[in-house]
Amino acid sequence: MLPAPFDVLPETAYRVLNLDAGETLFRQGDPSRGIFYLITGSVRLLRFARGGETIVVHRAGPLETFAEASLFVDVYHCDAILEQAAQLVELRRDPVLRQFHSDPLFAMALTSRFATQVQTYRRRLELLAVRSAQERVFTALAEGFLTGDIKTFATEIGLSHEATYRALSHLVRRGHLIKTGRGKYCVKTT
Amino acid sequence: MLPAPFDVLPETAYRVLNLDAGETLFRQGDPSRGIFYLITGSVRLLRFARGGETIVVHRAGPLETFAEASLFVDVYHCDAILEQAAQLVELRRDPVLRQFHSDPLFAMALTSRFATQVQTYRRRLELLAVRSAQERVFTALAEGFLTGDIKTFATEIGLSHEATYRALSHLVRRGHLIKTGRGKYCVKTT
DNA sequence: CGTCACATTGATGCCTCTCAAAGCTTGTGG
DNA sequence: CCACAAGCTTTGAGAGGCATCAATGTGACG
Repeated sequence: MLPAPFDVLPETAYRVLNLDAGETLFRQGDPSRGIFYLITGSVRLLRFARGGETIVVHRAGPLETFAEASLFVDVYHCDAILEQAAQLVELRRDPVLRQFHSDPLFAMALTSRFATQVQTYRRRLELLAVRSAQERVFTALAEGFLTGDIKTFATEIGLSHEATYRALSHLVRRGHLIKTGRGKYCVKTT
Repeated sequence: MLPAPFDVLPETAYRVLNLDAGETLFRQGDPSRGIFYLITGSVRLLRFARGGETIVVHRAGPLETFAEASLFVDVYHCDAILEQAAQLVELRRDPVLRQFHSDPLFAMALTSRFATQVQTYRRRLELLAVRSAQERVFTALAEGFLTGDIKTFATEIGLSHEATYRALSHLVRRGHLIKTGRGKYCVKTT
């Protein structure tokens, strides 16, 4: 049920929560209880600017963790509001930290997970820096971002799905890509 | 000289390198020697698509670390080429891992650093999802992304510096921002 | 006082978003 | 087995906004 590396945690280290859309998971300034793993649904992490404007810091979706840094700081730095009803796991801070100190393998795995995420996000940021839709789509494809359907893919790379479809067919016409099926493409090997 | 948490490492754990533009730091498939901290200059991390195209995975600048995940995997997964001549620190893998295992505070600090970076990158990704230049600039400002000059700021938030300047003056005119000096702005408190 | 890099504003063109509509697939229920 | 619905795929037309090129202003520093 829990993804690695959290699967080694004892049952007392976490609990499953079922929350409805609109409910508040935590608020900015609350003492941090732990980090969260989302099974289904979605959560928005919000901060508030001094002018009163709401700023979306992050939108967490299924199978993602969030509020990781709360392990190492004492209070949450943003609000977490349920966007859709969700089932999620609260990984309690103290047991996780205890595991971190007593189990070097867990510590390594956790750190490795974060380090890998850092690199993944850097890749996505570099991807979004590519201005041309065609080039961006090609790069994203070559980097393996296309896992589900095209619309999801389009959102992930910051393009409208129409622009993505057009870029895809251009790339096929130009011979850079091969269409292998409905919504399936692969990079042409020279 | 080294930033936290690396400042606790013994002198034998790292060495300083001076490299010229165009030199190769490591190649994809090379056994991983460690992670790097860039003092000055810049490094491009590259992967190669099957069609032979070069893909920029990341561009590291001064005071950044990169190749963090190499601590936990055996080989590098991309090439590192010097974009500009650079002075950098190679943090050797084995001593760092040894410190990680023997020094819980170091382990925590390292993990905390990665977790914080994850959140920073998520914020930037969410920021880049904002289409309107004005809204993006405002959000970025409210989130404290403006630290250095405007051109750097513009690059970080994925806009041309001209568009950024225009958005800034619009926001000032509309009363959302206050110009506090040449290239200095702050969010208006209501 | 001259140079350099940043800051600022103007004009133009292109690219992508947006709205719209029509094929195509798949799944569901009668 | 067929009909229909729903959602993805694909293509079209139009408009707006940002990138780009260009030029000038301005502050810092030697």
